[in-house]
Amino acid sequence: MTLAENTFIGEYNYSIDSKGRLNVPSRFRKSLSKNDANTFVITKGLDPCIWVYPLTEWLKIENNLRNLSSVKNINRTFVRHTTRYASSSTYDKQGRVLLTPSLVNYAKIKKEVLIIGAIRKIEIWNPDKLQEIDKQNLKIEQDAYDELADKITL
Amino acid sequence: MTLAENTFIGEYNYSIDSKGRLNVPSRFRKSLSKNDANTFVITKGLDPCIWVYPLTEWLKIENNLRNLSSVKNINRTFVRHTTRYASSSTYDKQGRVLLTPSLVNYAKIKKEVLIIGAIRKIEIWNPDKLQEIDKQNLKIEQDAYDELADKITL
DNA sequence: TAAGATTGTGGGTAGTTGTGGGTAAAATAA
DNA sequence: TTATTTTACCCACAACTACCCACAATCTTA
Repeated sequence: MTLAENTFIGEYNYSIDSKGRLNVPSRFRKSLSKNDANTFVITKGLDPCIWVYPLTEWLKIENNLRNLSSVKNINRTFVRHTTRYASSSTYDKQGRVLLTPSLVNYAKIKKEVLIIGAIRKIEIWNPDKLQEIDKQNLKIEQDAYDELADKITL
Repeated sequence: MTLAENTFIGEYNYSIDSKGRLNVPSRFRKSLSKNDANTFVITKGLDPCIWVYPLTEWLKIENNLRNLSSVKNINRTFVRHTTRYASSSTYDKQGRVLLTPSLVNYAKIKKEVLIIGAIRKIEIWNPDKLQEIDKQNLKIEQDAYDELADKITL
């Protein structure tokens, strides 16, 4: 099976070890391009989860940020918010990346995690948290969901 | 490690020692180009924080300033404010730079600092001060923020 | 089916990193 | 010049990180 490069789908139940390391599913690692140099950029998600980008995907974001002039106040705020929680991590010989305690804490992750492929990035969730958030969202945003249906053909 | 040179992301809780020295995170030092010669230019931020540029990035700024005509009043003010607080500092064998008391005072920094990678530069904050400023900014400019977030695909 | 390779998880260890402080060289002031 | 302050280099050490080896469970392949 061959998917496009740096494209992630599927979900995996993995666990974080005592040193804060998380194995990146083998399928995901294989999908990386050569330019990614076995490196991910790990950061805070907009939901209470952790986002993991392949390096080259992150570099696209960096380039957008680089062109925002710091003379504008809102640009400074935006750049700061986007970068401060991010850190790059090359996975070890076993295929694991290191998660920082602050991100683990933000996502309310204990030991068991749900790893989800979200096309351009990977999401790491506390399974219980995701279920909770999912319920809320569908209840609140049914209208917006219907609107999306017009744009995307399933 | 991020592949692009002179690009900074992530945040670090460090402290200033009794001699006014601040360790530059190892990751940031590694990201410097050879031309930077272990040298940073340290100056006042537009927010109440300290900005730290790699030497080569600062030289680009100098070039931009060079092209601002001194006929316009706002240009003179801008150039003056950007340059008067700047000074270069090579880090010592332990990777520390010396912060001047006037800058430390400007940023209301005591001992604990938050070091933030903001792509082209490094920001040094009093953690409490940042939290305060952050709240203000988002309250005032939420719309502008959302607009930016819409343009840059995360 | 059986052998081999791959994968997720655990843990030991050597090297790196952040921080503190002593001391000599350099800069500044008297 | 001499005296005083400032700066940079050196050593030290605890905490952290990256690398290595190990092993059981699963998947692949002949």
